[in-house]
Amino acid sequence: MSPVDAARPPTLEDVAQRAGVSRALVSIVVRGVPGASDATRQRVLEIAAELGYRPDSRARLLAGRRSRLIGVTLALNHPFHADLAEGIYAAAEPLGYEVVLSAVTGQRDPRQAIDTLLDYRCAAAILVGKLVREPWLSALGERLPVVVVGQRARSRAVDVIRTADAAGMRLAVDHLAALGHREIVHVDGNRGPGASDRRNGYRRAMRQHGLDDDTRIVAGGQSEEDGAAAARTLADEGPPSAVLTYNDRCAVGLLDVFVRAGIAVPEDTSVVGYDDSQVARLPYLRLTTVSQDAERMAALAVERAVARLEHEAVAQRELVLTPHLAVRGTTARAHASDRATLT
Amino acid sequence: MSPVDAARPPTLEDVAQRAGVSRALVSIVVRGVPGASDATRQRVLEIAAELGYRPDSRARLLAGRRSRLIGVTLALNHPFHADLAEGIYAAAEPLGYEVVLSAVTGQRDPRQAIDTLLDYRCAAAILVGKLVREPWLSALGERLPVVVVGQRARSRAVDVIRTADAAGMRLAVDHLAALGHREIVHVDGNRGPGASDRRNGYRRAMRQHGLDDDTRIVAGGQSEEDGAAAARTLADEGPPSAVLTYNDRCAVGLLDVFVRAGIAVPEDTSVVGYDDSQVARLPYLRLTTVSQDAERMAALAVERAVARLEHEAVAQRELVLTPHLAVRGTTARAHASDRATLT
DNA sequence: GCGACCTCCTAGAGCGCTCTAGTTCTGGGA
DNA sequence: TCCCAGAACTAGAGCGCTCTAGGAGGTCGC
Repeated sequence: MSPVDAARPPTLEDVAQRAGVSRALVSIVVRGVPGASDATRQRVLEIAAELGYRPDSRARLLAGRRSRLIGVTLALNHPFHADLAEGIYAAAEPLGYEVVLSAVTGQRDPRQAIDTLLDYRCAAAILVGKLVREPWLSALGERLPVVVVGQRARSRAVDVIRTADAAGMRLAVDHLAALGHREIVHVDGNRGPGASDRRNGYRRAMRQHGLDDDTRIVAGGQSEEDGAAAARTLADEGPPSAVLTYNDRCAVGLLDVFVRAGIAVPEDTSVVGYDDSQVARLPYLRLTTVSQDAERMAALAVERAVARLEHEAVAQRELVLTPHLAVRGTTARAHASDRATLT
Repeated sequence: MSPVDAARPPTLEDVAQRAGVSRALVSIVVRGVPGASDATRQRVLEIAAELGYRPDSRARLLAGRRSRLIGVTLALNHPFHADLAEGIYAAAEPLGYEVVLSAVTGQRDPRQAIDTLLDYRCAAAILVGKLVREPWLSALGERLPVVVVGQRARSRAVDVIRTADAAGMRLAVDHLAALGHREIVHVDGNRGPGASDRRNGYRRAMRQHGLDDDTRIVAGGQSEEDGAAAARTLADEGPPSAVLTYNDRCAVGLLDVFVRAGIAVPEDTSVVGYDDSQVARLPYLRLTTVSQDAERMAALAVERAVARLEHEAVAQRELVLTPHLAVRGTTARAHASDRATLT
């Protein structure tokens, strides 16, 4: 062994030799599966710790019949995705699954992100955010268990964990209407995940409140700048009584422009976001928002992926959670001029 | 083969059989190394494409003498980290290295993040953001090439790619002083990466401008909320002529509170951030900021890691880049009341 | 006293690749 | 004619693990 090799991390073999047992036994012990006496178990564990043994993921993944690896695609600049990732890590570990992240960025499209996961021979994939297009998504779903989080997916080959977006919008509109707002504008998410559901939910909720004539959708998008752009339009023509945005990032941009334009929130205009991501909870923002409960969605996504892997029966392809409203500081009673007759 | 196994992805063996050549030859072809005729090369490539063959990363990593995997630790809610990650992906691919991300979150400390990378037997690690504590950092550096990005690291066992933070602060102070500002406050980064360098750089720059008496440091931190908290303090006592924050996130929180408090930026107060992350470039913010050039830092980090892996000589352990100032919309001439005699 | 059946443990194949050490097959040069 | 260099290709070991099949040794029932 050259001095370089000397630094080679210890292997099962090393532990086995030192303990005077077979490799297989050590494997049994470190995996924590039955088949070893308590005495041996303890002794092997001690020696492993002493040598600083850590199983080689590559080898483990390669050798195992079923790989215990869950791949996740996500965007890195999206607070809601960060929340989901944290939840996925937390949920996967206790079940004995590893997690590998693959980022979708401006230069790295969803296909590349997924291909990377496939190259690791992930047992299952959880897709957050931007999805791969249709022929591919179904093909992917045929190959391995796929869970799409946070949006609908037409493909019958994949599972979906999402929030009832229409219901979420309804909660928001109910809340605003109860505060006396009539002129409630929706800054939409264009073609973003769930955007059309939210748009439709908004329309329906407005109708149910008899606010058809006040229904108004302004083009938005997924980023702060999209919210800001919409805000400029709205500010120019005199702000509406309330605004409901596609997501929190959008609300942040909108808020900023409003405040600069001298439009006080919530005094002049109420604003409601969507996602309840970390930013919404920032004490200086205190954004009222529709909460998606990222932690729960993450846990369910992992649970579902694992269920598929372990061939458990799965009742329904799609799991739709009920959102709730996190009422914070950006909504207040409407001005008398806009106040509706409360129903 | 059961129907489930039938879906098993094609292996080298499959391609080899179909092409009527040996596994080794296919390996040579797909790796693009010399040792096959052009005719065979093309034929094998065609068959591989036809079968949808993709090399198994696990096996490839396991079998190769040197693993071609670069591990990266980062935070998911940090726009600057997202920029770095994007740059790392972009730089690693052309060099034939794979990248695996490991997130540091509230529940997942840097040690866990690094352990995961180690379990994959990464050939090298690039550490962004929160670092592991000292005995471990050096130990890690002994095991494999480690590049710390964006902050100093005392350990002699690791490489460092960072920006001259003191110089960055100097640029910012120079810029503000040239605009006539005297009362320039620094909202610091507490114990964040590079925070003390920036603090010291600020102090020195102020002194050099003869502004010792105007030197003032307000406790801050790394997040928007930290900036917001500092802003509340400052707003209460009447805002200073200019504020220089630890990073962009901090500036964002500060700006928000300022604007709400009726403090116009840049009319009443100028604000300078640090990092030049995605948020700084948002058209509605147009934050003047010290630019760290994430793309270049990322490229250098990868380059350095690869150099170490390939045993190339490395001139110096630490590579310190010169920052530049991205002047945007949050800085302007000082009010007459604060204006200094221009030097 | 013998098979049945535990529990604890081991041998060895195999996961899909890379890499070293060949072997075979050309085509020149003497 | 023979030899040899170089190009093209192959055999087979080995990376560090998991897992199946099976062995050793003890206990129990009849």
